Amino acid sequence: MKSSRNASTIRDVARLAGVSVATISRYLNNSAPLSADTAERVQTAMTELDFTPHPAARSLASNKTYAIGLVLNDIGGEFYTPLLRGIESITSAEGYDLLIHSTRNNQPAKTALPKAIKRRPLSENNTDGLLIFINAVDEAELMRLKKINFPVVLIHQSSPKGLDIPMVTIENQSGGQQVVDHFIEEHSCKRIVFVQGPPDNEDSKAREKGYLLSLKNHGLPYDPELVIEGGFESAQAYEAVKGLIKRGLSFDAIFTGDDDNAIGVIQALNESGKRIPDDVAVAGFDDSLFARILTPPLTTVRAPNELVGAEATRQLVNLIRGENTPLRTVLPVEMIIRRSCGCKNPS
Amino acid sequence: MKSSRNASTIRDVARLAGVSVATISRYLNNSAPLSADTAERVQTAMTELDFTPHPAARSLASNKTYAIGLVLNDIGGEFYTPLLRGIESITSAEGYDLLIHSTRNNQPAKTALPKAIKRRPLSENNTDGLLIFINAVDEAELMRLKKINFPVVLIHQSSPKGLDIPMVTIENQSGGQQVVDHFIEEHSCKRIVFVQGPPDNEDSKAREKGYLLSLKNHGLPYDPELVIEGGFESAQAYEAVKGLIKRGLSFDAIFTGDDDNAIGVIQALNESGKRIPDDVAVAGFDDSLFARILTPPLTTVRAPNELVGAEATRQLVNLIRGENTPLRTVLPVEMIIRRSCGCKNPS
DNA sequence: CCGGTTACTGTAACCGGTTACATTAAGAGG
DNA sequence: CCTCTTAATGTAACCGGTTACAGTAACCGG
Repeated sequence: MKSSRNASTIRDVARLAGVSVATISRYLNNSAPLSADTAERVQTAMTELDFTPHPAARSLASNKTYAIGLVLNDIGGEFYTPLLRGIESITSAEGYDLLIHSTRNNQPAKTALPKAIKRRPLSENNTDGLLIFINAVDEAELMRLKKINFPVVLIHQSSPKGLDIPMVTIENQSGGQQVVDHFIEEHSCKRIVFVQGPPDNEDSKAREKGYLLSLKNHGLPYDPELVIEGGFESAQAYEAVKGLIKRGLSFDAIFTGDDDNAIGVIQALNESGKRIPDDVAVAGFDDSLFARILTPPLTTVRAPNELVGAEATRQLVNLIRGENTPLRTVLPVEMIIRRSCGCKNPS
Repeated sequence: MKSSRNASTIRDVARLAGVSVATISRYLNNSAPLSADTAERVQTAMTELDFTPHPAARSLASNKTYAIGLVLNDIGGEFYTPLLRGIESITSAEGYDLLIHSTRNNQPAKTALPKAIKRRPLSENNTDGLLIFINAVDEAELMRLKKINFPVVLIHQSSPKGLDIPMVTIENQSGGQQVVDHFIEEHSCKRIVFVQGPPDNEDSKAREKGYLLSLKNHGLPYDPELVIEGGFESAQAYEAVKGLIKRGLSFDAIFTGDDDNAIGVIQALNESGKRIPDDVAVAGFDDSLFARILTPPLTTVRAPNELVGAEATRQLVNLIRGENTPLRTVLPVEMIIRRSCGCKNPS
């Protein structure tokens, strides 16, 4: 049944050390100077009793939770694991607990409370700060959090206008631009297709902007017909490329919004008898695990996901401590040259 | 700075509803019958004040945390995302918070407490129960948890002798057996290689057992030279297969302990001029995301990772509620036939 | 009409920490 | 030697819930 917690309390320690509970607390939190002698007696007593402060009591009294919350819309995707890893390493190193909640299941989210009591699973009630992943909470909630001045860092999502919430993302635009630059400068491509992600996806939009910029910089015309929708899903990208070919459009390169798209793109090209990279150069974005084992190995852009998680968490910890952080952090990406773009001797 | 929590408390609600705090608490927890009239006044007052019970206070008074902890040695691998997803969906549906901690970083794990106070990041102090992933905590800690009768469910790991801790895993042995059965019965293989995972990995051992069993059932001899070490890593598997070929051993099929191994295996075979599946049939285990895009597409065994997470969590919730659960749950796997085994028209 | 339930509600102690305030002792300055 | 700080520590209120215990009113069977 209920594991009756009968661990020792701060009062036990105080008694054994022959001091008051306040002294113990001060020792725990370094909140006031203690004489060397007292400190030692306290430490001895704590070790003796194997004392661990009760988090709930600490939290109740100090109005801090020593926890950080991560909110995302869905747990899935390859970027997810390294991201979480980065987050966990910092929370853990900084002595915070990490709480995770997915907002995907719109299920009424039965709470521990029987009645219909509104309860936000992760909020100022049970965390000291929130990491919010793209599209995980709506703008109204962001406003509410901002209004009560609760520490929040957004990941891969810009702050809504006027809210000025710090955010961390990657160099999507520059990454996209590099890829297209490479197509044009190294492989003399002229008609380059861009495969978009989901319509509302900020990452995809920024990559597209890089695509457009590169075209412009090189004096190449922008043909809207060459921009198709892949939704970051291989099946959709497959269909989109098929359609492109059916409509008889000519092109000599495809920059897919992400690596998943690339799978569908490659399949569609293969089935249509187009050789990669000889007839069509291909490049993706993300450097997913499978990028190197595709045939041909995929040229792509590596996103530093673990770093994103770590950096966002670091910033959140700063906010919690009352320090300042930059409003916008954009982490660098790295282009990974393999064979799908036509390069001969990739590293 | 510190977001001063000035939300309303149970006493505010009591005052507004004209009842005592005990009544509010009873309403919250359904712990005693209330008159319809009172219940309504309480509900109205709570809505009016936008009342949310303070988790820490609740936790301190009731000696429950309403949180479940997940402990793993490292955050990584493909199985991880679906597993976590399964876990999160149940914790969330049951009204629990989900806490995550990785034991990888042996760093001294600086705590919120300045002094050297032993603090287990996830324990009976801040959770109501623990999900422990393979090799995440040592046996001593498991014993300690068992001794205080703390709810624990192990994932992909058997309970140490005598402790009788419930565990959830998948049909590794039967999965392995099915693969080898298939090699022998459908493709008339006679000399089948098994590529092991890490030496202490329980999953790998069970798969190997299935391999041995199938050989035996079909009257095929067991040749220890055909069992090599891949460590669940493609590079190591690559080397191991190379070594096999160099030593001049003959074989007509390879069952790789997992899909990662399969990548290295395929590469080694390709480089040695062996055709897949004509010269050597190949099959993996896991049905990783990339299995279908390997060349040829990989025959493998699908592990129901999300289900494992969900089922383990369900059992943990049962334990927390004081109910019983089976000591050993083994979830079924499904063999996925693709081309690498030699089948012509896989579904 | 009476003792015994049963339904409902209130009072106040308690969970285990933190911290404002008070107190004492020791050192500093004149 | 006296007053003023400063260091070190104790006392007790407080954080916001839960729940043991007690009390009241209505109900029930005989």
